[in-house]
Amino acid sequence: MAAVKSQAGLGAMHSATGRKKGGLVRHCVQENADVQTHRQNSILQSSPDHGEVWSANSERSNTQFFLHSSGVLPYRSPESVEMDEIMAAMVLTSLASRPVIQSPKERDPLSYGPLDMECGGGELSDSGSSGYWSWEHGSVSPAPSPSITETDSSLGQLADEGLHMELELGARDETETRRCKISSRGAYKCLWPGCGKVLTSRVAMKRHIRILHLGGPEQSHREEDFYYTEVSSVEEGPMSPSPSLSFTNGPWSSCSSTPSQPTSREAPSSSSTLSQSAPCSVWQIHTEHLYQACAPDEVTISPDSPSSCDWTSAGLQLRSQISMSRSRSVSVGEQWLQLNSVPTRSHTMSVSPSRGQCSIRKGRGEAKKCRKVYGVERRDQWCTACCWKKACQRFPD
DNA sequence: CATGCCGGGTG
DNA sequence: CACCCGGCATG
Repeated sequence: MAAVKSQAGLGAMHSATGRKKGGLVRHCVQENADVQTHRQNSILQSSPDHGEVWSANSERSNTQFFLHSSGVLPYRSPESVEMDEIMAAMVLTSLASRPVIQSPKERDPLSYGPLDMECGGGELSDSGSSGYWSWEHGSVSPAPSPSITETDSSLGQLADEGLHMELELGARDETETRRCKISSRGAYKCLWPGCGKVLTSRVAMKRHIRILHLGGPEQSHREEDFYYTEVSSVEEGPMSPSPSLSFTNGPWSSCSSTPSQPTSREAPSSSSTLSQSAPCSVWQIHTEHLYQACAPDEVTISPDSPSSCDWTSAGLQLRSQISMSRSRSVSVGEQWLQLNSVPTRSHTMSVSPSRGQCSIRKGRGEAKKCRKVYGVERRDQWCTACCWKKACQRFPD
């Protein structure tokens, strides 16, 4: 792998030697110089007098560091390279990451910020101890395209990107792909009351909830799904709500405080009613836990518990506001939602658009129907649904 | 028992 | 689709 990298680096260097002052070319040169000095380093270590060279270079390593980062000096001392490796190794070990193939010498010390974010997105949060990185951090580069954000981040990262574009390393691609996936998929936010922790790994979030909130790893491995939600990468932190930035909303409190905030994902036909009655996070929770809403062990429907049926129907109503036969359900559901604007167990929000498991009849509504209003003798004045023994359309619950 | 309406049948 | 009705659940 190192040989491939060196070859590619030298090839890129050849193509860039004629124009050292350019913007992107400069970074290529810089990175190639990095590779070159690495080769020098390996050569020097095999030579008997490498100690003198190191001592001679050591006192100006700081200056070289600065010059190198500004792209002026086209080579680095072996010690700085070693420092890179040490620091990268420290970061990697501290992150306790899974064995991601990633050469530390590709990294410049200036790019540790993005490195932190990347690894935190992957596995740092897995430790559960220091996995929190707020969206203030994420808002620096929340875009799915890493090249754009890294352009803004640092020169070193840019060099990294340039190298990546030139080398097409397999492992590097894997890392980049993972980063893209992470940054595009967003993070996972703990919905436990008063927690609001944002982690970037589903496994980490489950572990966090299981250990910190559910009382130990021996707890159910399914229950923690209810206590977190996937949030979009454009979401802001819990401390700085700015609803205009995101359509997947932040904490429940901010949602309930601005209930009629227009969002771009609401169904156009029913947005007014929905946005005023339902907590906004229903949307993201729905998208997160939709897969388990119909699971037989998650939503247990017994024939004598119409409330569970109301729940699933309420979710359906929140999405499409079918105002005919299910409107009774939506009223119940909305009442519950309003009473539980600060949820303690968000799994009650797990909804299913499917009616397959929800064929149990609801309780009789309070509203008088056509039969009661007009009587059987004036059946011709009933609504057609009542005439057909269907759910009344004229007096829906 | 009255009522509401689901599910299914028919044209 | 519209229309109708058996049958069930509920109060």
